[in-house]
Parts: sequence; structure tokens; C-alpha cells
Amino acid sequence: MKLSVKVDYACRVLVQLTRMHGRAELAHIEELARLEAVPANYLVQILSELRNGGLIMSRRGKQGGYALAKRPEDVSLYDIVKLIEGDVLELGGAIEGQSGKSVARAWREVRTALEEKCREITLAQLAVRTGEEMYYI
Amino acid sequence: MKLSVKVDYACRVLVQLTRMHGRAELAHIEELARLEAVPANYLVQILSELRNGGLIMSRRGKQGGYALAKRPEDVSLYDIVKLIEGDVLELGGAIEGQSGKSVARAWREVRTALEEKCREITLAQLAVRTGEEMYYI
DNA sequence: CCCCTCGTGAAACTCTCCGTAAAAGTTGAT
DNA sequence: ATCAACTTTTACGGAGAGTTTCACGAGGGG
Repeated sequence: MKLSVKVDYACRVLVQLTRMHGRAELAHIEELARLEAVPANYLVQILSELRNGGLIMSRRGKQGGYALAKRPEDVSLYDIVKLIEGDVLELGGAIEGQSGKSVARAWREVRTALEEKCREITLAQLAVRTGEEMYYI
Repeated sequence: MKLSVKVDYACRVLVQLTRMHGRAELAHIEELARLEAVPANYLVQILSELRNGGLIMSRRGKQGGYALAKRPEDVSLYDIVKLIEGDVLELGGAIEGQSGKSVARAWREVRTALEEKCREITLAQLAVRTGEEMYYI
């Protein structure tokens, strides 16, 4: 159960966009790719999904680029994961067998706890943290 | 981010073994496969992993079969996921980019919350619940 | 010895993830 | 109007993981 590189990329880029939030010019793909170490051609797809999901806006043309579409404190980890990976911790197969229901219910409880935790963490918090010392828990 | 069919199968079978815990005879693969709707040939592999991980024990020969190796209240969802899927919510790629550390730290917090929740739910609880009415939260 | 059961490895299949590339569309500047 | 820069769209393909099935080997009991 590992979280995909894609959602990690998406989070990093969104944090970067948060840091650029007050800026006059829009952010370019090449710029974002360099700052966050994401393959530019892959980033194209991710930005497209983020745009369709309403998290960012884009402008075409010579002075085009990307910017956040919402306030940083209104975008949580949950929004990002839900958009990129779909439902969180969804059950793969069908609910079958004598213990299927019982196990499914347990996972639903875990999923709820996970979602609540993800909703607590917003882009605003992540951007502020950047550059701080890292202490391992 | 969906949890694999394999870990679902493992949980169901372990709950079933919990229900058989006091029994005289050991549980057969065919029996478990039928009761929990798991492909028998696939179940062999899963049981093998559970055995190597110390959660169950097995005996070959005419009166062979499987049984729990621990007390049901000492086996949690966390133990099962950790054994079958490896680390929970581990980060796929490397920690890179300006925001890499910040995002990684956020995910570590989420992972901790998830692990704590998984540790709370034991096989004993899951076996008791079976057959109860299901209420959606 | 023979049957019954688990044990192990590998092949095949599907599917998603990750990354690349080329073509098409849009905007602003000259 | 035309060109150049930039984004968007679309398609493709390798790599790897998850799921399933099969075949054969190993061990224990009657």
C-alpha cells in the first residue's frame, strides 16, 4: 500500500504554486518541473487533471501559465488525493464470503479516520513549513 | 489509492480462522476458500505468506490444515497489512524538489494516524462482529 | 506403499503507472 | 495578417505489480 508518485508530484507542485500565489506572472511548466524535480512531460498530464478538477487555472498564449484557483487554506490533502487517485482506500474486489461484511466495515472505519486526517492538512500549512528544519517523529 | 484484493482475502480468511479457533481439527484450504469466496490456488500463496509471517501455523499430511498461531486479540489489521503489503502508505519516489520534505512530512503524519487506527482493530473484534446488522455511518 | 494434504515455483494474463512524443489549438506581439 | 511562444490534447509503449491458474515436489498418516 504505497501512495503513487503522481500524487506526490501533484502535492509538490501545488505547494510550489502556493508559494508563488501573490506573484504577478503565471508559473510555467518548465519552471515548476525544475523547482520540484518532476518530469516536465509527465507534469503536463498532472496539471491537466488538476485544472479539470478546479484546483488550478491556466492561461494559454505567450504570457500563459498556471496559478492556484482557490485560496491555499481551502485546498486540503484530501482534495488532491481524491482528485488524482479517486476514492481513498476503496475496496478492490467484491464483498463476499462469511466475513466479507465485517472486514469491509472495519476498512470503512479506517478510511474515515484517514480522510479526516487528510482534511486537516492544507496547502497553506504545507507552504509555510517549507524550509523549516525537519525533525523525525 | 485502493487496497488490494489480496489483503482483503487475507483478512477474511483470518477472521474465519478466528471463528474456528476452539475447534479440534485444523481448517483445510478448500474449506476456507469456499467459506470466504477466495480462489483456492491463490489462497495457497496467501496462507504461505501468513505462515512465514508467523500469524498462522500449518500441518501437512492426512490430518493437516491451518490454524491461528496467536490469540485473536493479539493480531491487528496493522499486522496483516504490514505483512501482506509491506509498509503502509510508503512514499513511492524520492524526496526531491523544494517542497519534497514538506510534503513527505505531511504524509508521515497521515501514515501515523492510519497505523494507529489499524492497530486498534483486532481479529477478535472482527470475528465477534460477523453476522451483526450493518449500519452505514 | 498409497493417499491426502500442504509447499513452491513459474507461466500467463490483465491492468495501472510512469514517461515520451508528436500534433493541434490558443494567445499575444510585430 | 502573420509569426512565434506557449499550452492543450491525444496517442503510444515499456515496465512493473496484482491476480489467477497450473504443475510438480514434499511430508505425514493409514
